[in-house]
Amino acid sequence: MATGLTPPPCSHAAAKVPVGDKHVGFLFAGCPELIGTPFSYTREEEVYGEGEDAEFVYKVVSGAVRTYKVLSDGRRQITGFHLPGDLFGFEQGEAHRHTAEALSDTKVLIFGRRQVERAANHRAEVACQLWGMAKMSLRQAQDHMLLLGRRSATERVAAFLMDVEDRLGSTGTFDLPMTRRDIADFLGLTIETVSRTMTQLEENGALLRAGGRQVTLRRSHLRRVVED
Amino acid sequence: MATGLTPPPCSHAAAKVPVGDKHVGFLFAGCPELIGTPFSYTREEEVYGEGEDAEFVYKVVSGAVRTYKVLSDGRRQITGFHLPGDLFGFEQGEAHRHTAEALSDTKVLIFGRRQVERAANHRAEVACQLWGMAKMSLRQAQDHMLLLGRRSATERVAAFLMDVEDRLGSTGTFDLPMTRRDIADFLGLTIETVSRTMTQLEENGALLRAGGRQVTLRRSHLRRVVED
DNA sequence: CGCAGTATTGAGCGGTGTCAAGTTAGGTGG
DNA sequence: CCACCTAACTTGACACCGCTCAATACTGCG
Repeated sequence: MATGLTPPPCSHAAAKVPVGDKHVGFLFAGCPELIGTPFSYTREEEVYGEGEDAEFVYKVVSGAVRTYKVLSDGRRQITGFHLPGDLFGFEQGEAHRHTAEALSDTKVLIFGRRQVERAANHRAEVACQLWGMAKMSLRQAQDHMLLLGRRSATERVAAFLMDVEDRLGSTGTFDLPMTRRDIADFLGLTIETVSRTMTQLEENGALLRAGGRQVTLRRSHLRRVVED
Repeated sequence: MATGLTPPPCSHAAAKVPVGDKHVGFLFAGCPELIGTPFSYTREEEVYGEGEDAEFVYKVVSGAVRTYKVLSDGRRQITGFHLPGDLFGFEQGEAHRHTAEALSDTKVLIFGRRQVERAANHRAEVACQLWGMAKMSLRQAQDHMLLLGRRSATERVAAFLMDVEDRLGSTGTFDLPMTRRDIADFLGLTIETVSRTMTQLEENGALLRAGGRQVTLRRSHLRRVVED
């Protein structure tokens, strides 16, 4: 399928990459020339820092990673959480424009950026896959802009919880892989507001909590909160 | 340069597309098989709507376009303004996930999405250019997330004004191509806050205004406002 | 000159942020 | 296994930034 003469349109090819599929060491399916090197990070360890040369790109195998930007006075915006199956570390340009850190002990596959670019230059199909992934990330970013610009704290938290559950593939009860601070810095809120909002959602019967991180979502209630 | 056997890495190729260059009808430099059809829209005219089949992609020749998302209750988030030289209309998937409208009378070049995708499938270089453009858009989106999530109204407006001036290639005095409502919906504010903030910036000597849309920026002052 | 759309200004309110205690959870050593 | 300790989380009181509602002024165009 990978080397067919008439591959499907780029967007289709990218859409077919199954979420969570590990591709046993490959960057994506049907690309055996791009084999990643396994690597591990411990909790809170930096994967790369803003301004560093973008030498590698990464695929999460287990654990979770946050990428963020900071202002000089410490205000932080997390632009994405990267869960198993996700790729991160692609940049427009030579240098990383984010910092990336492991949320918990995390295993990744590392791919040389140069190698990936070389493969993209030689094989249109690879470039199309990468294009599709970038468009996917862009779509997520645009959805998040709507959330940051126009949604209330309650809507943000509710949408976030449903999104994380979806991406973890969880059904029912699960543990949030990030702290309140991380959630707050992703949603453009403070930890206090996140905490209060979750309490309020629990009071409204939209979720159950146990032990800080563990939550059980009542999707029907939460969907009503988010509306649209 | 375009068809060399050892093209530069994708990111380089994309970075070399000069901002504002019209490429005389081409989607981008060195891609003569993708010739756009000129088309015009009048002020406030819809280019495409959310949910519509994504049949074309667009390159702005003159004028300006906004792309946005709306919630069911009317809250709107503009995710981007597209000025001469900019491309828009690429989607991850078959359907548009935004609405696009002309801010003023606008000329564009239209390219068939299928054709573009076919070209990308056949020529790695084309796909790399498209990948690079998507990464560029993603970078802008991520910067905007930081603005929406973590910056004050004053910082947002100041950063916005400098950005528009940069992109218009203006030096000194220029006319904002969009209304206060558009600015507000881009910055995640209300029109009143945008208006008040601009008044305040003028009082602080960070800019001069004339006739509603016309502004003259004092970049040194504005940079101090944004800080980082 | 008049009209309609656009922008500004003002007063008051409310949702989030800030600051400050408490409380809980989870890990470590006795 | 428990006591302790620290980090994470929750809760409360209050302040403030930006929103809402309302009135006024401007601008561009017929």
